[in-house]
This record gives sequence, C-alpha cells and structure tokens, in this order.
Amino acid sequence: MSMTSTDSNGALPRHYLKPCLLLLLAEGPSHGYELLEQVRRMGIKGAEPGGLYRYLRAMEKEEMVSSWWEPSQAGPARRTYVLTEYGRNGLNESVQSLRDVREILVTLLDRFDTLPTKVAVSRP
Amino acid sequence: MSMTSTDSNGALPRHYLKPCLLLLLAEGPSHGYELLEQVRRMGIKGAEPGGLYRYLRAMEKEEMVSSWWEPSQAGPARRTYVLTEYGRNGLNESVQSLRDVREILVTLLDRFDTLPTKVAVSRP
DNA sequence: GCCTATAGATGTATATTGTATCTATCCGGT
DNA sequence: ACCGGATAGATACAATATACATCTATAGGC
Repeated sequence: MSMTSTDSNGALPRHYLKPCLLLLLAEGPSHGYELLEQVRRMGIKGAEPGGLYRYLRAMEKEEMVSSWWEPSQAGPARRTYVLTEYGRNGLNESVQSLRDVREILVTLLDRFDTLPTKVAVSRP
Repeated sequence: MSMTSTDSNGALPRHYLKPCLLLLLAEGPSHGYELLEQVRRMGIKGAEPGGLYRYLRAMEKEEMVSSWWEPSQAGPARRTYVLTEYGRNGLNESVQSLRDVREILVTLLDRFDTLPTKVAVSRP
C-alpha cells in the first residue's frame, strides 16, 4: 500500500485502460496518439503516453490487436491498430467483468447512501 | 503490463478494497478476519488476508482508522478497528471518485452495447 | 496430544506504474 | 536555412503494488 502521496487519481490503468482501448478499437482502427486523446476524453485522466503505448504493444503481443506503420499527411508516421477477432472476444470478456465491477460499485454506493447520518441531533 | 497468466481476476484491490473497508467500518467497528469475509461477500473475490491486513495497518498509519486488541470469547484476540473522523472524510472522497468511475463505466458499457454488430448478414 | 478454525502478520518474488527521457517528422514563422 | 512547437512513438528505470506462501498463536473438539 503506502498511500503515500497523490492518492487522488482516477487512472485505474490495468482494469480500465485495457477494455477502454479494446472498445475504441472495436469502434474503428486508430493509432496511439489519437487513442490517448480519446481515452482522456472518456474521463480517464490518468492516462499517460508511456503506459498507453505499452498496453498497445502488449495487446499486440497477445494478438488482441495488430498494427502497421502508416504515413501521415502531416506529421510523423503512425502505427495504426485494428482489433483482431481474438481481441473482439477479449473485449467481450473484459466487458463482462466490467459489468460485474459495475454491480459491485452500485451496491457499494447504495450502501454508502443509506449509511445512517453521523450525529442525528434530536430536535425537540 | 505483460498480462501473462491469470488475467481473469475481479480483484481490483487498490481502488476498491480501500473504499470498501472504509464503508464497512462506517457501518460499524469490525476486525480484519470479519472484514475479509464481508469484502468477499460483496463480490470482491480476489481479496486475500495478506493484502487486507496490510491495508488496515496502512490506513491506521494514515489515521483513517484506529484499532485496539480485544479478547475473543472463542479463539485468538482480535484487533478491532473503528473509523476515525478523518477516515469518514476519506470515505466521502473515496466515494466521490467511485461515482466518477461508475460514470465512466456506464458510458463505456453503453458504448459497447451500441457497437455495430459484427457481420450483419443480409438475409433476402 | 492432535487437528481444525479463527486471527493476525510478514517475507519475498514478480508485476505494474509513474516519470523522465529520447528519437523523429512536418509545418509555420523569420 | 534555422528554430520551435505539435505530432507520434518508444524505452529505461526507480518506486510501488500484488499474489502467494508462510509463520505465529489461541481455543475448542475429539
């Protein structure tokens, strides 16, 4: 643990970045830099280039995605990624586990909301 | 990354275990062993004693909780934990960030559900 | 005495992260 | 021609976190 310094993130990398990238690629081919912005727009603020490029390469090693270089009309060449058949399956599974997470989350938040109020001062 | 072996967890420790423990303690004092079972009952299957006890100690160092030994009528003594005032604040903040996470999750799942179906075979 | 359930804690190898840093290309301005 | 900024991708390394196994100890049943 340690919980030392910046505890207030919202990054949640390994559990959200991966399904998030798979989803975005299921919506269409893309490249790292663009995915980074899309991921950030989705609200995952902690997304950072280092991790993102790593995940993409790792997913390629896993054969969830495949990629190739593509020249850009303006700027350096990009590595375009597409979801593989296997990756689409991975997305399905990933999503199923996210549904489970959502349920746990909802339960937890409900329980929080029904927590008895701190000091219920009796007002006569 | 690596995503080597068991990717199919559901553990989600650092982001759920902490708020979860804070919530459970907000519901009333408890001790590690019991919290472990409660956490598991909540659906967090990956919870394991090692991590849990460490989180509790870490939270105590942070003064989110405080604890003392209490003899048990049957079995070894227990370390009873209660939420501190500061811990209650921590819970509030934790919950707020979980709400954010829930929203991202819902968005993501919605987007998944509206994904165009793979191969829409036209049936004449 | 021995076994099991309860209870808490620690050691350690490995995995994951955050951060900084590096390379390179294209474009606009001067 | 040269510079700086935006775009694009990648990697190295230290710091953290996690999973897993292991260890201690107590009470109760047999």
